[in-house]
Amino acid sequence: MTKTVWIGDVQDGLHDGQTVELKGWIKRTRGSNKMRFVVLRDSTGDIQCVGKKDVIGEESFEALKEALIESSVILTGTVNVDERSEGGHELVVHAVEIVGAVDPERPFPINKEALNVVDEDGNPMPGGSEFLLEHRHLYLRTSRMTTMLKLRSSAFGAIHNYFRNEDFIEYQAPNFVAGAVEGGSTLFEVPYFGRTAYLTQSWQLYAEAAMPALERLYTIAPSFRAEKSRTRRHLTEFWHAEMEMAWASNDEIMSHGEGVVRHIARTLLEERETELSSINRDLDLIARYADNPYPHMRYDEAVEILQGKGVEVEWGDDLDYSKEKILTQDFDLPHFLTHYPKIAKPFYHRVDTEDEKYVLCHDLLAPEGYGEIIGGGERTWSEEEILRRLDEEGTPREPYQFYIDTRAYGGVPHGGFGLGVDRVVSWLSGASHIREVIPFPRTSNRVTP
RNA sequence: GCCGAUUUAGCUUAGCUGGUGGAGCGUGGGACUGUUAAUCCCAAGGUCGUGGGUUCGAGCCCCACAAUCGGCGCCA
Repeated sequence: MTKTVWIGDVQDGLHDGQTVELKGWIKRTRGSNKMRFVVLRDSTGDIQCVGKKDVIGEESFEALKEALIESSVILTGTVNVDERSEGGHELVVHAVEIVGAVDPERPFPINKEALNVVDEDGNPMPGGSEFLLEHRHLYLRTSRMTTMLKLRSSAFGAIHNYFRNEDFIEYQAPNFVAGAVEGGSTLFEVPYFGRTAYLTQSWQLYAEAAMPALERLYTIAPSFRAEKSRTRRHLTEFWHAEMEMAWASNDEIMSHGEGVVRHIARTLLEERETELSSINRDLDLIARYADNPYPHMRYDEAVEILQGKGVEVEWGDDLDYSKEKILTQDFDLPHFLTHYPKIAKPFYHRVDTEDEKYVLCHDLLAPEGYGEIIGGGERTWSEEEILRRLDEEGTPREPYQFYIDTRAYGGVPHGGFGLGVDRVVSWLSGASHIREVIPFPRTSNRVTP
C-alpha cells in the first residue's frame, strides 16, 4: 500500500524510462475513441498520463473514460520524456485501477467556472465565493490552496527553527482563561461548569508567569478574538506566534521580531521557490524582505509624516489601518513603529523612563497594504507600577492577581511580541485575503464547514 | 457597531421600456488516433433567496426579512 513514487519526482526526471505506479487523483481528462489523456494529481504535482486503447485494452480504456474528475486511481506505466506534455514528462499507461470512483449523479462540484471569483472591482478573489467557502473541504485540494498550505507549513517550520536556534523554549499556555489581554468586548465567552470562561486572546500573560523559569520562551498557538471585523486581514481564530524574553529591552525584542520575519522569508525562498512562482509571486520582493534590515520610526515621526500628507491625525490617536495604509504605501520594506503614547496602549506596556508620555512598544507594519504583523514591547515589570497602571485604566486587579504575583517575586525587565502567522503568510504569498492561507477560516459570519 | 453591494439550473452568468427565462461549464448519449481548462453534434436540468404588495400580467417596480460578499472601526 505504501506509495513510493511521487509525481513531483517524476517531473524532476528521477524516473525517466522506468515503469512506475502512480497513485493520485484525476485533475482533468480528455481524449478520443482511441486514446485518453488523464492529468493525474498528487500532493507533489501534476502529470499527463496517456492511455492508448490498443495498449491497455477495451475494459481499462472504458474505465478511464468513465473516471470523473477527483476519482482516485492507480496508474501503472512507463515514464517518457515528452515535450507535448506539460512539465515535460508523461506516463504511458499499461494498467488502470480505479480506487475511489466519483458518481456521475454527483460529480465534483468545483469546476473551472466556480474558481474564477472576482470582487466588485473585478479583481480575483480566489476561494472567496459563498459556494467555495461552503465547499471549503473540497476546495482545499485545488492547486492554489494546496500551494498556500505548503507555504504555510514552511512558515510554521521557520518560526520553530528560528526560536529554537536562538535557545528559546517552546511553552504552552491554557486556551480557557478568566481574564482579557485586549479589550473585554472581543472575548469569546464559553460556559464552564456553571461559570464563564473565555477563549484566550493571547499567550502573553501566562508566558510572563513562566518567564522567571524559562527566561526565553515562545509558542505558536491559536488566539481567539470576537471582533466583527469584515476585512481581508482578520480572522476570529488566528495562529499567533509569541515570544517572551527576560532581561530584554524593546530594541532586543524588535531585533528578534525582525529576525523571525526575515527567516520566514528566507525559508520560503529556499523551500518554496516553485510554489511562490506558481502563484506569480515576485521572488525578488521576498528576497528583499529576507535580506534587508527593517527601518525603525517613532510614533511622533509617523504622525508628522501623516500630518504632512494632510491626514487628520492628532498626537495620542492610535494609528488605525487607514492611516497605516497611507504611511506604508511608500515603504518597500516592513517598518517598525515605536514609542506610542501611553494613553493609546494597555496597562502591561512599560512606560518609557526617559519620557513618561510614551510606552516602550513596537508594531511591525508590512508593506504592500498588509498592515500590522507584529505587536510587542517591554512589559511593566515592577509590582508598584503594574498596580498603578491597572488603577489608572480602571481595570480590576482581581483576574490579574497571578500576573501581579509574577512581579512581586523577583520582577525583572522583560518583554515580548506576538506575530500574526496567517498575516505573515498572507503577505509573503501575496494573497488577496487572509482566508486564502488557512484551511478552514473562521470569521464573524462563518464557522462552517 | 457603521456603510455599500449581491442573491436566476450543480457551478459561472445573460435577461432591454414589466408581456411565455437564454448561454457557457459540468453531467448523460454520440463522433473523433496526440489532446493541452481538447474539439464537434444531441439531450436532460429553472416554483428566478423567502414573505408580502402594485399590476390584466412581475426575474424586472415597491416593502419587509434572510443569507452571503466587500469596506470601516478594533487588532495579529
